[in-house]
Amino acid sequence: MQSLLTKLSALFGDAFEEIGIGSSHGTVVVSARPDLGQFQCNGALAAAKALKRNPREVAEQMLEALAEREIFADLSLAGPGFVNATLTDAFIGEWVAGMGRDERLGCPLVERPRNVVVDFGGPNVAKAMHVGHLRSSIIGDSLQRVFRYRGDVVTSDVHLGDWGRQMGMLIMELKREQPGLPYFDEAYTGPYPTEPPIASEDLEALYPRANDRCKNDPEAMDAARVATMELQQGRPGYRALWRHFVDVSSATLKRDFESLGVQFDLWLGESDANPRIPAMLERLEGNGFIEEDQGARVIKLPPADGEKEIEPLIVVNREGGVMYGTTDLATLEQRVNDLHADLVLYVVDARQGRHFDQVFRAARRTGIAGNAILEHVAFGTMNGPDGKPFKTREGGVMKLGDLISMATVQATERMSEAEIAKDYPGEEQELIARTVGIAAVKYADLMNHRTSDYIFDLDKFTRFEGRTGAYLLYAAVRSKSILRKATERGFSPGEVLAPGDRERPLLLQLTRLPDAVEDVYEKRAPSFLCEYVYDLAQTLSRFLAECHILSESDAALRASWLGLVELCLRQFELALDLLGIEIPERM
RNA sequence: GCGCCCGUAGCUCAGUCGGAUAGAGCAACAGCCUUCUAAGCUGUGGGUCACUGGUUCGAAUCCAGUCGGGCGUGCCA
Repeated sequence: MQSLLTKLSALFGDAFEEIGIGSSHGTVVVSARPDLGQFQCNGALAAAKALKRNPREVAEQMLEALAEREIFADLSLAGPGFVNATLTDAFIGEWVAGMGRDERLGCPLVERPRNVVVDFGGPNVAKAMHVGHLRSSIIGDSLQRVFRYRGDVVTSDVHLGDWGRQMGMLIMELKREQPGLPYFDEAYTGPYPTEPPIASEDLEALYPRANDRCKNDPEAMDAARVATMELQQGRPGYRALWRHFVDVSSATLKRDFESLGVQFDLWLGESDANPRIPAMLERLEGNGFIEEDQGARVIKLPPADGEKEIEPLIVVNREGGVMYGTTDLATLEQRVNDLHADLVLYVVDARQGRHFDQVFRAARRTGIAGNAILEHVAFGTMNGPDGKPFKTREGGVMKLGDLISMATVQATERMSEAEIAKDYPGEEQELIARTVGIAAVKYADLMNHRTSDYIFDLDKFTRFEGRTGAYLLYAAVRSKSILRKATERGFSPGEVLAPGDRERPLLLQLTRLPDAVEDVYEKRAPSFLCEYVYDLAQTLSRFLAECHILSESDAALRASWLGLVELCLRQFELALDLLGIEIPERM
């Protein structure tokens, strides 16, 4: 099944084609002037401009050539050449009923599935996952769900930051604090302990100390750099210690991702590309792509058509260590060769734009990218209520786990104020509060267009009025509740009938889901689905305020209304699932 | 210096490959619970779309410049 707008656009496109004008002018959109029609087509204006003709004449001709006129209750020309269209209620009813019969609710699959890799630019080992990692997790997760739903073959990779200089910094810091450990003894030949020398919380505390020291002490930084290089080249003690760091850290990260409901197909890291690096560098050297520049080995990036000048990508630094760009190239090589990636999405902070520009150009120039399309799915910064990068009241970064607890606490408070769910068992209340809290945080993040910075204001997100996650869950849960009560009374949902004035807005709203999913897919921006699902919730709430379903005596009408509610619920379930948001049974 | 992003209602933001009267949430004000969850619904007020010029039948949207803000700028990731 195709979307209604696609169908209408094709219809108008054919009419333009019929009169010798490109079908692309047939694009139909939801009307900006609902008083004049439900849909509009502005193609005649653009076409007339290109052809230097009178737009009204073009529009008139096009309308004469239009097929399937019987589905329109009104077709009219307005202003300089706008075409306004209103569908018959019979057609709208039949269309929505058709969506209901479709398992996919009218959302088409892609024609040619692609192999898509989603790179989450994962959190760094040894750093607790904090609110700054929310965006890539939440946006990337929604994107992987949407791409999969459209029929692509998706491989998501958390892609841990487990290989950079921070590892060398940690190794040296631990050496300073516990020099007696065997990992630092080059003469040590025995097996290394299986138990990690450091617990997760200690590791998290170690990193800031290491970071501070290296920032203020160039010698410490040099030592870290050397240690990093030695780690990369395989020094056994460092490798063993590094393994502990990764394992200890991963356990915490896995727990955090699980509580967010985010899953990955691959739990790889930068280190996994390491084995491929020597051969890759050798080949690139052999092909003449690598040059010496101020002691480093670099790939120069001469601008192609329309590109700006950009600095070369450093692949080997003057200590002989590899950089994260090198790692990215090797990782990409693996994704292209082994996963046959057609499209690679890097869901990473916008501030790394220049880095990806360099890596992508290097990958294309050297042929590593093959035919794969590389995209930096950039997102903006999350700021605190003061407009500056988000910090806790104490000035530190807030851990993800603490954030979820706070959201849960606020949800609990709000529920008790409103006397919501007060008769439910305590356990269920807790579960609802947690679900609502996480939904509040996720929706607040996803509803902003990904490229814009946004202000993280937990009080606002958990206020639960207006455009919030809780409002959506509330609407979804209400529809569940109505359907449940209907069943108790022996009523069941029936075929959706042609709408009257009360139902029409809801039916028209329901037709738009496939376009919202398509927008998310094409623009890699979940905010379009957020907007859709909010509009649906609001339209449904209005409908429910006007039409009292269970007290309706006309059985056919009641069944149709229940059919509508059921379809709304299925749309909520699909849309919220694609956003990674869970719906409670009741609340 | 150079590069990227941004400036829309009191606040937070949509809308930007040109289209009709610039939208939403919050906040403010006025209504609606003996009926399926009032975390809801209805209504009112609120705008030099940073500024200046240009292209166009038509500009928040495109182009040039100005002002203001954020971010990034070779050996971290």
